[in-house]
Amino acid sequence: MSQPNQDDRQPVTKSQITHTALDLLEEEGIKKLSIRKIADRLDIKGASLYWHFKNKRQLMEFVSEEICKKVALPDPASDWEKELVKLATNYRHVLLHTRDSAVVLVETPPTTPYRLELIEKVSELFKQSGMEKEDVFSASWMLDNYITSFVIEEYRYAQLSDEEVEPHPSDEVDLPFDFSLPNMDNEFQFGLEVLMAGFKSKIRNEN
Amino acid sequence: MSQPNQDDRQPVTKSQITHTALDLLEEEGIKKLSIRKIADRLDIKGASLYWHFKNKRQLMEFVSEEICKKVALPDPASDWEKELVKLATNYRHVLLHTRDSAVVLVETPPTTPYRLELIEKVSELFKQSGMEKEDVFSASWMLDNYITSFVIEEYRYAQLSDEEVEPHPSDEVDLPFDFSLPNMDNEFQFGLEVLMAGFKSKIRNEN
DNA sequence: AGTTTAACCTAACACTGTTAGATTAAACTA
DNA sequence: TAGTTTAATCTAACAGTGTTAGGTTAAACT
Repeated sequence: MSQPNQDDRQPVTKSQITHTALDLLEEEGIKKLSIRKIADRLDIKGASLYWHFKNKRQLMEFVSEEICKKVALPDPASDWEKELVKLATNYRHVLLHTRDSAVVLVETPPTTPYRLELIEKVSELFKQSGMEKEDVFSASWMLDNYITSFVIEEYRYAQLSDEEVEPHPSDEVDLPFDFSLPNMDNEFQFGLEVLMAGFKSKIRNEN
Repeated sequence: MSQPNQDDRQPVTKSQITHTALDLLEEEGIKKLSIRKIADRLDIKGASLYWHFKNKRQLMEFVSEEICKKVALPDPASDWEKELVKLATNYRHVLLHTRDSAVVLVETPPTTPYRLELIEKVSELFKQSGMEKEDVFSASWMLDNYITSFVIEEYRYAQLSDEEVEPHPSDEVDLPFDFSLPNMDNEFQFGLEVLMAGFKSKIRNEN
């Protein structure tokens, strides 16, 4: 009714497309996020998006960048351990807030500026800890990996409660612990503590 | 030429379909693994697979089981730490051997018997370590998560060397370390050591 | 006034997972 | 042996998917 009539509208921007994709991701999840649906919401046709992005993957790289921008950069002057724990917690909350964002991040290589800056800042914290130079990359990578893969599993767990999961028909194995939903905050905390303790052991031991 | 003629052939089995899917996965990767291609190789039509499996996801659960069967069960009588390290190393090699198998595992919930047994055996090792009962699940989950997500990233790294990865056009960030291919064996070893050190710290501290 | 180019369009290609309903042949049952 | 059931496959179609080629429009530049 009160939308812009027919042909008097502005051309869409990369940024608009990216944010529309992000909205749609939030609303319907990654499996239902298609080029045509993104275009629909922008009142253009799917093929037109290929003028702005060379393919869907590239669009998703921009979406990843937008997700990462919500993660606050750590303070390199503050205590490295506290700062890493704070960052990890914040990172997880950001990923939890936008549906399937962790999957998007994993499927997309870190090539965009803010995302790279985040990596840089994390590794600076590790440097500050006195860790061996060649271990800094490994540790940064490992921490990033822990967070994203944790949140992906966290989402999967939430979905498992919805769908009924029928156990395998043939020989049953009784589970070594109850599979009823664990407290994810505690799980994350446990893993984080394990990692930090492990990192600290690396600082002392080598050399 | 010497294939069975027209209609004198045996009905296919779940196991045949599963192994065909596994072969195809190995040859072309997960993105090109489609119901129709699996059926093609079995000389039947795609729709027929839906008599054997209720959907693709269920078929992939069987494929996951087959992959996991290649991982040797640990010896619960042996030293828990050595046994966990051995299992992790073996696990990784199995995942590396079959293309994209780590992705299949992550996309598929552990419902099949051997896979569950593997989880059980791992958590028995953690129990043997003297770890708190409620941490055994967390630790087992974390270790499994580390291995699969590591191999997924390992594959991505390998692919990045093939495709040329153009850096983002706008403001460049100079990388905090050289992005040239790290030695993945070393990376994995580093992470494993961090994890084991972290786990051991959990045993002492929480008493 | 003529040309270029940014930004869209339509139409199509070659796929995808999945379902409904028909068909064949072998196995049971009367 | 005749009739029925059921396992295993088929064809045809639906409703999507990412992507490309090539045409159109309107604004900007020469």
